[in-house]
Amino acid sequence: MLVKEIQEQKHEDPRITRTRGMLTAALSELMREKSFNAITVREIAERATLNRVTFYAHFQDKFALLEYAARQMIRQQIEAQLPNGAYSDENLRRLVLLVCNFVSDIDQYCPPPHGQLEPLMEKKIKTELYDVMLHWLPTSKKTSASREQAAMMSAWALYGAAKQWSQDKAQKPAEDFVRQVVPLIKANLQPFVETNGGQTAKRAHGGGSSSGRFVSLLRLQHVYR
Amino acid sequence: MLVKEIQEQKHEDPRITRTRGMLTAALSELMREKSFNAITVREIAERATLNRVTFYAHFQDKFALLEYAARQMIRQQIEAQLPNGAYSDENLRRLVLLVCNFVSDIDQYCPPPHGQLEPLMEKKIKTELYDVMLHWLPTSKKTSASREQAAMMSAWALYGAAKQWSQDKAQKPAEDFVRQVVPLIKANLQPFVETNGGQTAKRAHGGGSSSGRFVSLLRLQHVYR
DNA sequence: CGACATTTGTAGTTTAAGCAACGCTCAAAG
DNA sequence: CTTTGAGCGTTGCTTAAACTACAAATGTCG
Repeated sequence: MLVKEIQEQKHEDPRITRTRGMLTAALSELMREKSFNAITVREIAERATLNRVTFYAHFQDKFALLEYAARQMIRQQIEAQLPNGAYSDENLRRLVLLVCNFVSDIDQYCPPPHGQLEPLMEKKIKTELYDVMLHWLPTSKKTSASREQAAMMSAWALYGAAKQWSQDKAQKPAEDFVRQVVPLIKANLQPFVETNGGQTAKRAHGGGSSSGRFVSLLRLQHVYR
Repeated sequence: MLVKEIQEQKHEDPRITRTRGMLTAALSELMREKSFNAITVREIAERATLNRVTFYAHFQDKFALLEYAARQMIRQQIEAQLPNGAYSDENLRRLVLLVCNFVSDIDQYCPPPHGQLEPLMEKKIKTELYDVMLHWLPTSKKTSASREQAAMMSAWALYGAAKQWSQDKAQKPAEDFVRQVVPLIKANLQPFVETNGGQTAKRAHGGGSSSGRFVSLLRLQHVYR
């Protein structure tokens, strides 16, 4: 039976969580080795030590998995890097850096051709960014109509900037780029958000560059611990 | 039903392989964090994202798991480090080094008290060493009676040496120690084995020290790939 | 000592994952 | 052109793993 449709909300059974985690991990491994187009369902299942049929019990096809995987990866990164959901200058800085690394990793490590890959990833990333930023903006102030718009604009702007930076050959250090972009994004959020100067947070443990991005997903199953 | 007893030989179902792999991985993770005594079955199962009941479907208790895990770890190391099963001076050298690192890791990283841990590990290691060395010795030459004896003596000697080296405070570099021990072991095997001077093998990819020993088990499930 | 919490094993039932096998499409090789 | 093979998507049946729940053992503290 179609497991997915029945539950959809509650991931009750740990087997489901685990299986999806392994599929995501397998896909991200493979995406470093070959073009997404060239990856088959059989390969994914094999790499995940799962039966091919099990794959279809969870996802319609490899694109559905990619969507799911992308969302998980982004969320996992966001959750790991941003100490709390609230806005702070520091969190904005981290978010920009995170997106930069993410986009850059895709460009660097995923062998072309990126047929449907790029637009799909782009959409997912922007969706998540929108979500985060919407949470940053309080409902109370101003006309609540433009709240969504501000979040949307900021999300697109951020992604666009990161994309451009990633493709730029003369890539300046990410840190520099971030310092340059943050104020521009902040301008979009300005009217809504209290400009608390950053809460002198301690270093995020994840640290510098894009280190364990995909690989980190292998541990994703442990969330329910 | 008792899965284990029915199969015992053929690990047909990948779920079995995977589950045991995850349990081993979980145990080796935990053994770095706390004393083996202090580890509970519940913890192991949780860390492995498995139900506690599933644990008991595979192992009687945590000691049974430890035995299984130890064997797997050692075999995995041996298989990874020794290019082929046959004897060569180079393989002997690697085997000694391997045992040194293994024993040393246990002493270093596994928090005491080592109640039943040490003798159990010792037994398992020696058993595997005996197996390897027995394969090295041809059946044909001399009286085949003493073949087993030679293997046994060599295994014990090797383990003893490694253990002593590991506990020695003024630990000399492993490489030096290996060079010192190899001839002594070789003397035991001498009568049986052709002294081929080492086949100028390329570096083992595993490389230097005890790097990914326990952690490497996380990938153990992929064997059947 | 007794009360309380945790761990340990062991049922019975439900559910997800494995497997073999099928028909389908499509593209490369004969 | 036909044949072969690879991948896709689906089906029915089997089996391993999840869940609930319980009884016994083992701590652990006042």
